[in-house]
Amino acid sequence: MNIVFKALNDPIRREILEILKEKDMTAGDISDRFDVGKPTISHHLDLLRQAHLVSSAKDGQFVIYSLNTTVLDEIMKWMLDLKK
Amino acid sequence: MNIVFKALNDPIRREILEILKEKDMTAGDISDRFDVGKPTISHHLDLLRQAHLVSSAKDGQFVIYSLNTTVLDEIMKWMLDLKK
DNA sequence: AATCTAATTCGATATTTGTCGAAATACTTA
DNA sequence: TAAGTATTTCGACAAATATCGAATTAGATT
Repeated sequence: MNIVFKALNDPIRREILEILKEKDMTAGDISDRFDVGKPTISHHLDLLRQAHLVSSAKDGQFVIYSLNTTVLDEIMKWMLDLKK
Repeated sequence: MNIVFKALNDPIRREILEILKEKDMTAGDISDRFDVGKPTISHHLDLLRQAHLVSSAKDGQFVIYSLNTTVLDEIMKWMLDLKK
């Protein structure tokens, strides 16, 4: 759970998730949406993947990233329990 | 929202929330539950308060902290929207 | 094979963060 | 008022983090 909170604790990473909600995208297309360099976005994507918030699939020379929201269930469960 | 994710991104701070779920507690009593120094816990409590995840009330020489879960609604809403 | 494009890894750096002990503040009690 | 208790603030430091440009890897195209 630690790594999920860590992954969510960055505005760029959260925005990446919002972008991926609309459609799967390549690393380059994601990078184009931000004002930071590609290596930085690559690093953010790596953290999101470690947290299982995104998955990646190679397609030729591209890498396509997809949103994965199942880990959010655990987080929401924790939050709901706090409200009980 | 940024500051809430930041506040939640620490195991000690999350455990403080879980402890406060059971009952309101003084800073000292909270501190006794952890292996880090009082100044450190005071700092964690300050971050939690900045995020409005806890509130504090002075009672004589004590400061009593209480859990406040309303800000979690916003977070959960954001997560649910990501799942739609 | 040589070149081009996409993406990641590497090495470095500035900033943020968690932690501590000591000092300061606020309140209580003898 | 002096001493004791609770809590926070201060100053410092080590570790973690976000970022960058350059180099590298992998695949496509000519």
